[in-house]
Amino acid sequence: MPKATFYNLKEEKRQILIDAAKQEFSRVSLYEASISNILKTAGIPRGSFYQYFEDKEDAFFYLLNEHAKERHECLVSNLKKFEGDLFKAISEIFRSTLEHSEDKGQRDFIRNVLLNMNYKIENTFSQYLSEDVANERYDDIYDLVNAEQLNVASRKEMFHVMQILTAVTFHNLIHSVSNNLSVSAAMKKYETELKLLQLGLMRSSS
Amino acid sequence: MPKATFYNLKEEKRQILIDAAKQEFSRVSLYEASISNILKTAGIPRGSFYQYFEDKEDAFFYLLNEHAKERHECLVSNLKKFEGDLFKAISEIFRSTLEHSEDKGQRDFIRNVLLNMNYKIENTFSQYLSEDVANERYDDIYDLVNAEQLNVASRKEMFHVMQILTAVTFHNLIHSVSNNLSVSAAMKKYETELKLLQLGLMRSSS
DNA sequence: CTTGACTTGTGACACGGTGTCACATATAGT
DNA sequence: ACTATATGTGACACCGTGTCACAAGTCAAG
Repeated sequence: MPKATFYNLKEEKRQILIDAAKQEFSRVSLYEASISNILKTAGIPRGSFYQYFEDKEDAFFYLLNEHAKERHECLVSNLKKFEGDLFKAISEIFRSTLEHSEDKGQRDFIRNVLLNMNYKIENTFSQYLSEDVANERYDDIYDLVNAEQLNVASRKEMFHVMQILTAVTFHNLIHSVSNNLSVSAAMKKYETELKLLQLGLMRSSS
Repeated sequence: MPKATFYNLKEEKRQILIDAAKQEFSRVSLYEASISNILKTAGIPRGSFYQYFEDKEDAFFYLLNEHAKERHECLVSNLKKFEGDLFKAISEIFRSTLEHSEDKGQRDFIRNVLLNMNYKIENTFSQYLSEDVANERYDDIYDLVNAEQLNVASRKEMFHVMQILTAVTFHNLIHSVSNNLSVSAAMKKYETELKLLQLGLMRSSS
């Protein structure tokens, strides 16, 4: 987490830092990124950076978390919009993430995040879906989902549904970006797989 | 890919290098690993390393690919053993990977690989399952799978089944390792989700 | 206003890792 | 023995990191 000094910064200066960091993390992945470049872009001395952040990761995960919050809001509002239809809501999130990742500016940041996704990064996104934490946002989602629609008997089972959807959704996002699929090609693949998920991978014994 | 000089090396010396590299990549992730440590352990001079490998990544992916080959053989033999039952076969792979990752030596390498899994690493594992490549191994798998069992009409659709299973399996592996689940707890979660996948996430309209 | 306590800014520096290169050494064919 | 080709070697230049001692601000109490 950023240090207190970071939050004490004047709005304007903080934004300059954020922009500089985002620019560097858009250029390359977290591991290739260099603090030196952020300093150069932001025009601040080396020591200052370490007043605000623990290290490179700290800055990166700050940015990522801000992003994840927005995505979470997006999911909540989609669930409302589609009256609890989890599949429609998540499919919209998928599309908007892909489209989002075509905007200049945002684009390369999300690309780099997806291409270097690991469990720590994924957790930053899906932390609001984990069951154990005393997590208000967890309830946000679960209350909104129309559970009637789902093949689950309990709240606990719904957790597994979320896990599966998370896994497949991220997998598709990453696949789309790393193979430069067009938005429509990506959607087609994703929706095919969602359909399979809904109906089941196994042939119903008839 | 390692350079020709690496393959020309005497068996014994090559093994020393491999062991040293594996040791370093077991200590920390690819990005934290240092070539210097490998040199020290293997007792070779700096210049030599660059005779054999392009860089750190090159050595890492060489090791990983060797590992992936073994896993692939394992999947093939499981498919034969279970007479084409994809779910049983993949579930066995899951278990053996987890158990494998309890052995001393292998253990930390696999742990680090899983904890730092990204699309490039995942592709190293699942390259044999991709549909487009002119890939004998692709056929290996697909011919062995009992498609009758599956809710697919074509070979093309089976690709999506594999994609989903890959996504969910890796997701569970990573989750198990990062949360230090016991093998049995991990199996329980994984099999619950496999069951859900088989039957479908959606309640059959009755 | 000034003194002192605390917070924030600064950049030179030591450290450690990387990849290269000129040179040394080995190997094999003639 | 001679030459060509492959391999071994480690000093070196380069770059990024995180720290630290010191400078500069801020602010409240006397």
